[in-house]
Amino acid sequence: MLPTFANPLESLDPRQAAPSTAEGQAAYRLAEGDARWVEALVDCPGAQELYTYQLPPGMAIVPGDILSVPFGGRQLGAIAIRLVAELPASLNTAAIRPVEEVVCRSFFPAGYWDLLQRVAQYYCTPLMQVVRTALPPGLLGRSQRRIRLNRAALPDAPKGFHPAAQQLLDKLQSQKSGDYTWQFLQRQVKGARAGLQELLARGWVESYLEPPAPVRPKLRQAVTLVQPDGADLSPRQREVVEVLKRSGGELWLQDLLQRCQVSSSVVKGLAQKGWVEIQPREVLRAEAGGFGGGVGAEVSAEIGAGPAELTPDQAKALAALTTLQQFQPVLLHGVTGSGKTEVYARAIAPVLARGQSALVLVPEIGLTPQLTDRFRARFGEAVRVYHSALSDGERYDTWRQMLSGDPQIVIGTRSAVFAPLPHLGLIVLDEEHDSTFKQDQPAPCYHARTVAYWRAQQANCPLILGSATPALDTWAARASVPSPAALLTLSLPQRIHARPMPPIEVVDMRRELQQGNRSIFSRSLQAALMELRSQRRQGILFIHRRGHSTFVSCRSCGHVMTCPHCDISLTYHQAQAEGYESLRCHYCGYGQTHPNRCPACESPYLKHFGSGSQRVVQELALELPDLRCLRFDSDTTRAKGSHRALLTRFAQGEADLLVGTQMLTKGIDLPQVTLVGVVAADGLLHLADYRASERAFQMLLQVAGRAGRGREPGRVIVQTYSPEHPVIQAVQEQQYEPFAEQELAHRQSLGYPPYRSLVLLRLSGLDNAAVKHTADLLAVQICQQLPQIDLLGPAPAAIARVDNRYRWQILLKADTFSDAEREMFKALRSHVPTSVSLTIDVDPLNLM
DNA sequence: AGCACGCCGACT
DNA sequence: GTCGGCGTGCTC
Repeated sequence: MLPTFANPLESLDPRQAAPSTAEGQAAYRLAEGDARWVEALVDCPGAQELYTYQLPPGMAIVPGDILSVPFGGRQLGAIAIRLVAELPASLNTAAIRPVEEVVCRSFFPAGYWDLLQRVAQYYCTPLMQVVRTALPPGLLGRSQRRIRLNRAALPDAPKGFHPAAQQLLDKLQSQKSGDYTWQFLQRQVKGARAGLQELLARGWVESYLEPPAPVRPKLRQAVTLVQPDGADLSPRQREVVEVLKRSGGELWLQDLLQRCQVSSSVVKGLAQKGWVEIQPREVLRAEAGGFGGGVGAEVSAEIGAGPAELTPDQAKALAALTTLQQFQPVLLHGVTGSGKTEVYARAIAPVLARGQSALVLVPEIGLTPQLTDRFRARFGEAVRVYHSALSDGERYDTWRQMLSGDPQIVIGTRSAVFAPLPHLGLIVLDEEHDSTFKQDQPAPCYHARTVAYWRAQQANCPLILGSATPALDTWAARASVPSPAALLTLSLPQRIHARPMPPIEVVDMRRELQQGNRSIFSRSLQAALMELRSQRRQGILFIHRRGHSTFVSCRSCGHVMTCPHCDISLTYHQAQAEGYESLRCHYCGYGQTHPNRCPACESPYLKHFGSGSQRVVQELALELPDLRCLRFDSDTTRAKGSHRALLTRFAQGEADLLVGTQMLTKGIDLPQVTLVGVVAADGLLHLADYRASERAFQMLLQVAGRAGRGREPGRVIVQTYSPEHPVIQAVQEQQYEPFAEQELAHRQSLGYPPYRSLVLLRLSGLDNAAVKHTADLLAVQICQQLPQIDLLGPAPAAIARVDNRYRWQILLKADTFSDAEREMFKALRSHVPTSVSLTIDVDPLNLM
């Protein structure tokens, strides 16, 4: 079943969509003169097809405009898709309601819809869902029903007959404005509907619709000089004209008045005589602070050093990159510390000079302040940051700014791949192996790397994928023979300043135990940690888990403390100050106090196992009391900006050791770090996932890469109970290629990506039987309709219950999935009852 | 998503 | 008998 529209916005061109002159408007009206209706995509789940609305006389609408339309009892955001002169026979004119208003015009660059369409198609998602992830939030506003007290009609001591009516009254009266959203009241009061009916009947309250308040441009009066000089001007007027001329012929009215110390009547007079024009113009709100603190310079001493001389490898890579003017995917495979960022920056400079823009995608903005700082220092105002932490208004403005077409660099996370840059000259995906580029929570489950590939193709520009440890999918796509669209590989095998890679020492922890060392730190690591202090150097300690220990179990009966809402063991935490012990679920956030006795057998011997970051810090305090530690994990960096604060404190020498989890692997450049320790590599190695080896290898090599980036050489100590594991061997040798080849061969033999494709159907719901039943039903449907697809399952998910929702999944495997097959997956939704939710994850990375 | 209509169990 | 529970369906 194909969508009802083949290519909704073929003609979407901002120049056409935004006729700025009267002639443009006229030409447009002429072309679309017969259109009396507009078909729109309405922002409402369950209503994915197009809806037809009446075009009110005098309202000019162009495909791509954002509209506000009546839908049922409310007003919703919608996107104009096409104008029609004829009404489909199935609709009668009387039933058609008019468009409420045009909220926003020309919001998309040319070709943008093809991209969204492609994403929707490939990821089996309704187009509207993709639009929602791409657009700045709040733009597709919806009206809200609100209830307000009618104080004038209210008796002195109002008594409702209905208990719910009474409760509603109490709620409303408790607030000064006596006004709540209906949604809120419904959640607060049970039987709210009946209660409301009574109150409405008595006239004590009224129900009203608050129209959607979309983010709108901020307008200011701008004054433009039309005629630069002339006679018959008053002295004041002449002064104003002079100031304008000196400022390039344009100023904000407010600024102009202040500079000339005149009243607006002077400028108005000039406008009347036709010397200047006063027009309302959009002013783009400046991005909120937080990046201008200059902290980065402290974090990395090398930023301030100015454009460094390129290494021969960097120069070679750059030379290759600058010759590319067309679509070309490139893998920049550079070891940690080889200066990939410098190559990006130099590749971007000519793009800007040509008047084009560049898009730089990073895994997490908060974790890469250094890249942002560096680009800011180099390119100044042309750098724009686009990510989810911006306020709606800022996102809207940044969006507008991008549409302006001015050459700029947009640095952003996953969703910035949808940044509407009209003249894209280059896309960079830094740390391309990072799995945060894949969205797996709400649909569309897109991978920014895949979408970036399409965008680059469409913009006919190069795409640079940078990594020290490329994703195996990327590695497998390398071209043995160069061809226009095949992946070109450029490598940086050396660190900058010819700094050596740190040697990696693997410590067999079984041996340590045999030799009587029962500490979680090997003697080698202990010695290295002790040296840090005496040699005034810094180290990083990597732990796989946050919290204190991985799980708590009873020594007497073996009972394991588990989350009551999820099938997962609870993690032990200890609040440092009070020594308050708690157990927390890392999936749903559930927390409880640590029981004194085993809930199963009453034994007092409840013990925690494994070592989380919290426990490691405690152990360190016991064993090496002189060492100053900072904990860096999602427990300690939850607050906004605390990543940066912690890193700054560390960089300023407040601590000798940074103890942390995954976050430490992501592009932190701390030149003074000489030692990297991995407490237990084993937690990474034994995950039940076809990508476990790849992930473990990448993570270990990335942390190892944090050592020895400065003048002092580094060293890495990896502790493990399975030193013979192939991943550990490969990490020790620090050779990406042999590992990749071996792992790819393995994948090929098992029929896993990138050799075959996967689609994961994730089902969940409160009623286990209903979820399982639905899963079985879908499996049967697929087997019957698409027998050529390999189907695994249905099976309970690795964690069968999260937040009280039971989870089942079906894994589909095929060489490739056709468009027809994808449509069929989409259609499966009709077999899913409302009590069960289905997520279609195309190319899943997380099979848990 | 809301807000309809429409069908079954505990009250006057 | 009715009120009020919430399960299914539609919104141009």
